[in-house]
Amino acid sequence: MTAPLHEARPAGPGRALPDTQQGMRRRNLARVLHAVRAEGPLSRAAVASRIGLTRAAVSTLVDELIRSGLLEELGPERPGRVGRPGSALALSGRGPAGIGAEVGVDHLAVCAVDLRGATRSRAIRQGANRGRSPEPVLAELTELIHRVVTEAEGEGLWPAGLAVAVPGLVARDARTVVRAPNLDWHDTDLGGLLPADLPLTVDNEANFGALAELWLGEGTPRDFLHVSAEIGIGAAVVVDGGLLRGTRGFAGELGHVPVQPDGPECACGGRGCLEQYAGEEAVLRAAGLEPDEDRVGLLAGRAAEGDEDVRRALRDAGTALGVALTGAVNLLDPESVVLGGELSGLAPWLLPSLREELARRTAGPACPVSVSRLGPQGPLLGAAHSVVRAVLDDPATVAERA
Amino acid sequence: MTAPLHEARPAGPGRALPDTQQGMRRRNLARVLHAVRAEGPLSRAAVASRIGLTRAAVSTLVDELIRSGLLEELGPERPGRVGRPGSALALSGRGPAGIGAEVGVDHLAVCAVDLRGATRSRAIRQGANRGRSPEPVLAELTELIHRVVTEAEGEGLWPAGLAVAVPGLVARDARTVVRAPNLDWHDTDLGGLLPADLPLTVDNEANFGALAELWLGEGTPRDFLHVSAEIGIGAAVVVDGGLLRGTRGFAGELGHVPVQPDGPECACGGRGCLEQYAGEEAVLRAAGLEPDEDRVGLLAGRAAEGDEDVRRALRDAGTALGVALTGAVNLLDPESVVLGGELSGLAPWLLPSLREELARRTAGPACPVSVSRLGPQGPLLGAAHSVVRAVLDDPATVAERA
DNA sequence: GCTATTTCGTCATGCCGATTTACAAATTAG
DNA sequence: CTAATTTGTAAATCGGCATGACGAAATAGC
Repeated sequence: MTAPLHEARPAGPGRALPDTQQGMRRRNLARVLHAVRAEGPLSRAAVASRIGLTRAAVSTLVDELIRSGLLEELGPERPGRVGRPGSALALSGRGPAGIGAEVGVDHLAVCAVDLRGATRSRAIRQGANRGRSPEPVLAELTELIHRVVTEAEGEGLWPAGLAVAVPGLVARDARTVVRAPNLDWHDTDLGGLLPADLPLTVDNEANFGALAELWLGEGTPRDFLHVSAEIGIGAAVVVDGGLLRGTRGFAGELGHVPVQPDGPECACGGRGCLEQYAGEEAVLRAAGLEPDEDRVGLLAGRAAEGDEDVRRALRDAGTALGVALTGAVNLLDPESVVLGGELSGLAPWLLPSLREELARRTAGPACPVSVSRLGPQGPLLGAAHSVVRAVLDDPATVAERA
Repeated sequence: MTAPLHEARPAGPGRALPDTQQGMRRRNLARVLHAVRAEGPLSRAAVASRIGLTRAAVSTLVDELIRSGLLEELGPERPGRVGRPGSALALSGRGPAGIGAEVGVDHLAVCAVDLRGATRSRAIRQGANRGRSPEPVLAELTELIHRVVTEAEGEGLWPAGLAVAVPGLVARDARTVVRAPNLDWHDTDLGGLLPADLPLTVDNEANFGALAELWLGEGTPRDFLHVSAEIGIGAAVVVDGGLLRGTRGFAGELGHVPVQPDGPECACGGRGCLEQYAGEEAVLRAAGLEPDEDRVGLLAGRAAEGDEDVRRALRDAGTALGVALTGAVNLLDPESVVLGGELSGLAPWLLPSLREELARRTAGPACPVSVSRLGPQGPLLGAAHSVVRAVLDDPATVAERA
């Protein structure tokens, strides 16, 4: 559980387990849980037919999962058909919980999600974190975590792990923040600064946002591109239901894709990177506004009021995004592109020009672009759910504790 | 075996097998073969320690593989250490063979590769295929295939499958050529036009080239970007040892990544696509040359002679490639970029400006760019080896035949 | 209402595959 | 020449799923 929860190729339940009989057992435990998760309350017989095992085998698997506190027996199903009614099984609402946390530029947030995917407890603290050193910020976060964990425990849950979303690049060890420009953190190992009694995973907030979209979005495909923006512009590439992380964990740096090879210089060393046309600062400047606390809110407000300068700036940003996404779509052939995170609030003014640019540059039908329903909540939910998924993917690891 | 051999997520041996005891057995057979393939002749005990099974279990697996004709017993190892020497096992040189075929713009080629990876037979026919209809071309190809198969059979091999590399987009059914502009083929199902007694897989020659690089290149990582060019410019994205194909199978269209958003119009509908700066036709035009039969040879020849116009054209093409690759590298964070196919012949004149552009636009160390050793042979070898890999990945499917 | 039918969950049994344990064979170390 | 080490195989055991049979709980038909 200390290992990264979702590698580039997680795919099915517990794919990394050894090919031995115990490994098979563990994979089948996971398959039972996933079947119940995906298709609501299910009888043993129904599970058996979905996952291709016999009723007898499923019976023993279910027994073990009930003993571990991961499954619950809801009692006999209401019979509509002929035959003895089955006994409905559901994921437990009193078992392990995933603790998700988010370090935002101007807020901290924590939540607890149970196996069923329901959020059972949450805590938020507003307050600017830009430039503060990691220690006090994470001390505050730890306090919120304790509060949420205590509340969850009051409801019969126990914390199975902690996942933290940060606005920056995270090394593949899933503990070290390589750089988070908005916080001004560099090469910070969060391991020692957070509760040590919980298995910890740290990841980029764009990645967690994409996972939330994958797991919670309606009709989200298994191959898509998730674009989000804070100050930088990040994308997460989801391939066959798993995140593509890249060798160093730096995949998805859409913000530094060149859109005008001889455009203005960028801090990355290049010229004409997307960030200089569609990044928050660039858009504010183009709209003739000063940087402000709640920049996205400001832009959305002005655009809604009909401010032509702001609308033009957002249209131009959408066009630049369209150019960069054309490249990405050509390279990856995703099923769709989803705008998430803070970007989703500005979508009404970005989307038309973005779609137009993408369609213009595509032969045949253009890749559909949609807006995340989750919006700014994505990263926090994705973090909490990643812990839950890890449990569902290998229930054996937590079974002993319960 | 009719299914595509290498899905986006093939990864380890036979990952798609069911989680039942038979599936486990099949996966373990594959693991034995892969261990022997990767580490030369190995004793049963050595295999056991590599793959984490007991000697007894490996013994029964090896027995089965020897009976199937996939493994051979080489006899006792020369003892250097204390203890009874093991009996060396090697992949059979007289078992199944992978038949690879290539439809090029001006040649046809076929080869047979045995389990050990050795090419055991080959046939080539020069001759322009541009504009010829599929039937006569594939009739010729079929004749070459029969010749190669016959020769391979003479050496005790039997054909396990046929993989065909074509210069164009192939649908995910791995049989239909959606469009091959250089041949002027559109929506052609190759299924009926090739020997029906062999399981068939058709794929883009860039994809097969990338797989060849992955399997045969020295020190090739499991995450890289393979760039190749015929008339168009294609890239294959390899993630964790598997090809990323995209939803429709169209991933890797590097040629239509925008590098100058308001550059000249492209046939794809966009403007300033890479193909207009680094495509073969564009480079020839920029160098003031006429299209010719062997275009790459022509360019390489002139550049070697010191023709300044040609060298400048290639330098500029390298720069454009550098811009497009900057975007791709930022998005995917691959471990390296490999120039393959016909491009490798022009590499000496493309690389300097390409590397310079990539480094200039990258903060920190730039992604290393190398040149394929396989060059134009990649696609054919990749095709043949893909059949061999399919056998190694699930030996049970062919065991019955042998 | 009564019986036949259908489906569910479980048990006893059997099979398959890997592990464990034991042992003979083949080599080196002393 | 003996002890130690390693290999390969055979016999017994164990874990895990499949098979087949059975009681339980519902519907369908009379």
